[in-house]
Amino acid sequence: MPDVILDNKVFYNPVDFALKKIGGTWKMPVLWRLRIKTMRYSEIQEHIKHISQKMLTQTLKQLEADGFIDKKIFAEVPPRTEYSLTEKGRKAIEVIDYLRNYGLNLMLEAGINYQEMVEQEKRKKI
Amino acid sequence: MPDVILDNKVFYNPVDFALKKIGGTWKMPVLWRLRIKTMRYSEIQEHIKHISQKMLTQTLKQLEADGFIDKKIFAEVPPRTEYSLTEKGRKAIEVIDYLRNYGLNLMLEAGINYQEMVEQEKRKKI
DNA sequence: TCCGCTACGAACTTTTTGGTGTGTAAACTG
DNA sequence: CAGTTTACACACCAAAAAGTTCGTAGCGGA
Repeated sequence: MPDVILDNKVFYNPVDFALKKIGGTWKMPVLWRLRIKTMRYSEIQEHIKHISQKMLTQTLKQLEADGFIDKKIFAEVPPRTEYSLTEKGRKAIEVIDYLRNYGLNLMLEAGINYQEMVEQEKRKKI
Repeated sequence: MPDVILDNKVFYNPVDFALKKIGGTWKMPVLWRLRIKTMRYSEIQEHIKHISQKMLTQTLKQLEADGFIDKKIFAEVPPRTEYSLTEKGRKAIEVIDYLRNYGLNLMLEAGINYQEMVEQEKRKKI
């Protein structure tokens, strides 16, 4: 299997390539929120707990550069930007959904009922 | 979305969980070779160029601990061990195959014909 | 006029991941 | 009886990824 070099990065295989694009800790979580609706920066930040500003900014920038999301800047004060999925981004959602289901199965095998945990979180807030 | 802690590790979401199990640079390449047949340590090493002994050993150990592969040790000298997929490992192959196809599509969009490159590599060796 | 608001940028530190280089058991070979 | 072979372990090192802290533009409101 040959190595592929693009943008000064080495890719060992197609999976590696895919995960350099949508992998890492934050890209999928961000894409996943945007699957429902367009969101502004601060809105995404509220939805994804733990994410730091730096990571969110970096993630959004890369996803935009790679064509997964669109960015709309409103020339207002205080500033406002809105992010939405592109067609490419919507395709990525299918992959994330697939991986998510696999992950849920693995978690069940390990005795973790994730979806039940999500339900409990919701009830706490009410 | 709640955090899950297992084996002293924090998982933010199901995808994260799945990729902690079969992600990283080498786990999928190793599983992918084993999809065809049982292989011994040195055989895997020859198939996956670039992989170091440490990484191969570590990868195999984790995959075994997580139940993706079986290890058979032959009490011989020099030592011989054989690795094969478990049922869980075979399920992972489906996921890898899915991700692989997605990666191939992304590469095509980026103007890289990976499969053609693989063909060329083969011809070189003949 | 001073403050707050939003969406960042830059510098720095920590954590995680991967790589290198060396050592070892133990039987067989010449 | 020294050399070879295989599948590792261990100690150390480099690079990549992520996290923390601080700073900033510029308008509207008190």
